[in-house]
Amino acid sequence: MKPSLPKGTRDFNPEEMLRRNHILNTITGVYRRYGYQQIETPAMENLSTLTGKYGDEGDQLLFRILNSRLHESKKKDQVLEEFQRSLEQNINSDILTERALRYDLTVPFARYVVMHQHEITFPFRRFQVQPVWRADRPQKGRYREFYQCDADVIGSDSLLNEAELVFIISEVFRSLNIPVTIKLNNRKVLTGISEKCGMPEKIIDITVAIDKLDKIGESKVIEELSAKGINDTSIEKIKPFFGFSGSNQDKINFLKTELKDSATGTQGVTELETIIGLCKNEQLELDITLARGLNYYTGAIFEVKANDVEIGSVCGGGRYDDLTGVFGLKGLSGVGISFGIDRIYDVMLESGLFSDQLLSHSYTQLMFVNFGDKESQYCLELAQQLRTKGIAVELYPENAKMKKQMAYADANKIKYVALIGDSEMSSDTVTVKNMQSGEQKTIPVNQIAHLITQG
RNA sequence: GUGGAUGUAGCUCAGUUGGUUAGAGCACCAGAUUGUGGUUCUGGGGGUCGCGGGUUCGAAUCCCGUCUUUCACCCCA
Repeated sequence: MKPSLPKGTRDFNPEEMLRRNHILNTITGVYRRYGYQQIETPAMENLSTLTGKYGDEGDQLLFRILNSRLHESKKKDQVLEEFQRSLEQNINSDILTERALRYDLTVPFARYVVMHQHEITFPFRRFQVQPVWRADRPQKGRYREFYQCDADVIGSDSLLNEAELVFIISEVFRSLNIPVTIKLNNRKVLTGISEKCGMPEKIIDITVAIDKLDKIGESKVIEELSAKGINDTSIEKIKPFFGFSGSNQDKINFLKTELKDSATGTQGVTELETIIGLCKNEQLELDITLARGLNYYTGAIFEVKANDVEIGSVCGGGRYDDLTGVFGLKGLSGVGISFGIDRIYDVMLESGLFSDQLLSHSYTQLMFVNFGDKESQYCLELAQQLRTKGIAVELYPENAKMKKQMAYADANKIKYVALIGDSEMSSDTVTVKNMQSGEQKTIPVNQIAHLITQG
C-alpha cells in the first residue's frame, strides 16, 4: 500500500525538530522566567466541554470522534435516526459522538481549573504546549494539526497581567529576531460601539464585520453589516470608527469622546490606556478594528502579526471574564496568550532567520568506529564510561567499511571520531579525528574526555 | 463548505502539434582507495508519469471523475 498522511498533518524530520525545539525552548524559557508552571491535558475532551465556546464557526471546525463499536450497539434504531438527523443539521448526539479532539488549550484549561480548584493556589499562572486540531481547509500557515504554546493567568483582574503578557510577547519575538506588531484592542470598546449605534445585541455580527475591515475594505464591511440586519442609521454611527488613524494616544482620546455615553465602552478605553501606559512598548499598536472571533473574550484582546511575512497571526489572546463559569466556578477572570509555533517556524524559514549553527553539529560528540567484535566490546565499555561523564557517544553498530562509518559520522555532523584498533588497544591509546578540521592525533585513552570537552 | 491552480525518480524540474525503450541535476549505492568522511573520476539501482475511466492505431501529453498538495473566501495559531 501507498503510505500517506491525513490532510493538513505533517511529519517533522530531525532537522525540523531542532528548529522547532529552538522556538519552543525560547518561548518556554521566557514563560518560566515569568513564573508560569506547565500542565498538560488530554488530546480529547468530552464534546460537551468544547461545544458552544468558540462560536458557530468554531463548532463546525471541531474534529469529532465517532463512538466505537456502533455495530454492537443495542440502540441501532436510535443511532440510525440520530445519524440521519446529523445529515440534515449540525447536532451533537451522545449516541453518535461523545468526544472530540481539543480545538485550543484555553477551554481545556478552564475545565482543568474547575476540576482542580482545590489544589490550585490562585492566581494561577500556567503554560501548556500541546497540539490542537481544527477541521479547517489547509492553506498557507494553516494546518489541521498544529502546536499552541499558551500562557494564562487565572484568578486575577489586574491589568498588570496584560502588561506582562505584552512583555512576554515582545521578549519572545526579540529573541527570535522576528519584527512584529502587537495589536491590542478591548472587547468592551466594541461593546461600546454596538451600544452607541443602538444595537448591543448585534455585537458579535458587528465585531466580526469590523474585523474584516483591513481585508475587504469599508464598502464590503457595510454590505455585510446590512446583510446582518443592521440599519443605515446604525451603520452611520459605526462609520467614524472605521477610518480613524493616528497614534495610540490619538485613538484613546478619540474613543474617550465617542464612547463617553457608554459605561462599558469608557471602561474599555480606560483599560487600554492603562495597559499601553504600563507597557511603554513601541511595537504595541491600538487597533480599533481588531475583534477576534473567539466568543469567550470580554476584555483586552491581542493579535501579533509578523511585519515581513504575510501569514495571519503568529500569536493571539485576550481576557475572558467567566470561562470557568459554564463549568460551575463563577467569578474567576483569566487572561492569556497563545503562540503558534508552526507559523513562527514558517515566518523564520521564509525570512532566513534560522542560524546555521542550529544544525552545525549533532548532540553526539564522539563516535567510535567499529573494527570488529574484540574492538567493539572494548569501545562499548569505554563509551559507557564517557557517558557517565556527560559526553554523548555513539558506537557504530556494524563492522562496516571505514569509508561507510566515516561517511555516517560526516552525514550526522559528529565532531569527533575515535579509532581503536589493535595498535591502540595494546598501547592504551585512542586515535581521535576532528571531523571539522580533519586533524587527527593519538592520545592516551584517559585523555579522551578532556580532549572532547576542551576542544 | 465555495472557487482557482497543481501532481513526471527520494528532491528540484525538462519532456516539441498525441508517435517507438520517459530524461537531466542533486541525492542514493558500489568501485577507484581492505585504518579515514567532505573534493574528483568511473559504474549502478531507482518511475504503475497521483489514482480510475474515456477518446485514439497509439496518451505523461486530449476529455471526464477522484484524491493530494497549494492559493483565495470563511475563520484563525
